[in-house]
Amino acid sequence: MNTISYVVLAMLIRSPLTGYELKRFLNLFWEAHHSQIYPTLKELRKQELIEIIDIPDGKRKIYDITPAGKELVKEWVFTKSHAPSQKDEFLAKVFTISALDRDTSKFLIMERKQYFHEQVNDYSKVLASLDDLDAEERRKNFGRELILERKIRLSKEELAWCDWAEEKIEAYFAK
Amino acid sequence: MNTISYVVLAMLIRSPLTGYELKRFLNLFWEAHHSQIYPTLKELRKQELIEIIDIPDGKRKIYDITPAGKELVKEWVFTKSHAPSQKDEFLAKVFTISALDRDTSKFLIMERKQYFHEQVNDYSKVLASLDDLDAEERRKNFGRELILERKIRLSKEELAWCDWAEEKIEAYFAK
DNA sequence: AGCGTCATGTAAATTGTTACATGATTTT
DNA sequence: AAAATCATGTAACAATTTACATGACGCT
Repeated sequence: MNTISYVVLAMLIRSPLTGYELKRFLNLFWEAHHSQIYPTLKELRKQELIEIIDIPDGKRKIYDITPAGKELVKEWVFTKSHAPSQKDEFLAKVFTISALDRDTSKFLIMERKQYFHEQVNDYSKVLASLDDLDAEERRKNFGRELILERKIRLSKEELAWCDWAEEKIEAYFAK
Repeated sequence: MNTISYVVLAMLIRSPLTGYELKRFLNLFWEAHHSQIYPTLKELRKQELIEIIDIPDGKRKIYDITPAGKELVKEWVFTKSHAPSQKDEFLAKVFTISALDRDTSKFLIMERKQYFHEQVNDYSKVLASLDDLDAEERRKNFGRELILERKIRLSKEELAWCDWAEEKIEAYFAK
């Protein structure tokens, strides 16, 4: 059991999902391609931690977590989490700003802003859509709601940093 | 040339560094172990994008970027950056909160707060230490300063989210 | 004397990405 | 009619981590 296995397992706590849907949920905080998800699901099924509860149209397989899977998740929750890991190419570029010019630096920040504006828009829509759910569904989505709110807050903070950085850059190249 | 190679190259724009120091700079925004850094440095040297300018005590090798390396960095800056990637095990655990109890949920958040408190403390000290540098050194560290400020801001936002989440969790389990 | 940090490197094992494959359904 | 999205899966390749190896230096 590696970390991705636990993460996949955790996604099925909220409700049964297809591999495709599961990937979308998990991509909120964990980067993984479908070519990693499907073999992981296969393996988890082999270990009887998840099961296929339906194949509605011959292709889509709906997975659900088994009681054994739920047990494992509850144990995993108490293990020390790995520190969040990040890889951010943009920041490596920012590191080189003292060797760049004003326009290149501002171009970098502009692109960054665009990216996080989209993030805020996209995830705000998803979060807003939770309001349409009935009380029970809403309750099931509580963890997801917390994570979505975090994503939006952090994206807004990234935007705030961009604004601050723009001014700093302006001052840096003015001198 | 993969992304880690560019990231390593970028670190040497500010000043010459040993592999060990370089890793510490880069870990601000890019997770990589020393077992990945040293072979990368070896390969970049083979391609004459970096060079060893000193071995002060027989073991530490001080690397500097070559003019060819600088050229490459300047080209790379204009390429479209990969979206920042993250892997955050804690958030997978938060996803399962609807299947946990109040105390377990609050314990998770508490641990998270501890982590980001440390981050804020550690990086604030590093940022503050930049004040002691002379004007020229300060200028060279401009990119680093921007990145440190971002790290601190985002860590504080993580803490703010934790506070918000704690209240939400309280309300969730009160019902 | 033991621990933590500094410091560099390689090899084996694991993880993750890109490319290959296929096909339905929906939107423009 | 073409493009995008939904949908699943495998194979080859590349990146990354863990373990193996070694040793200095400063602190308690």
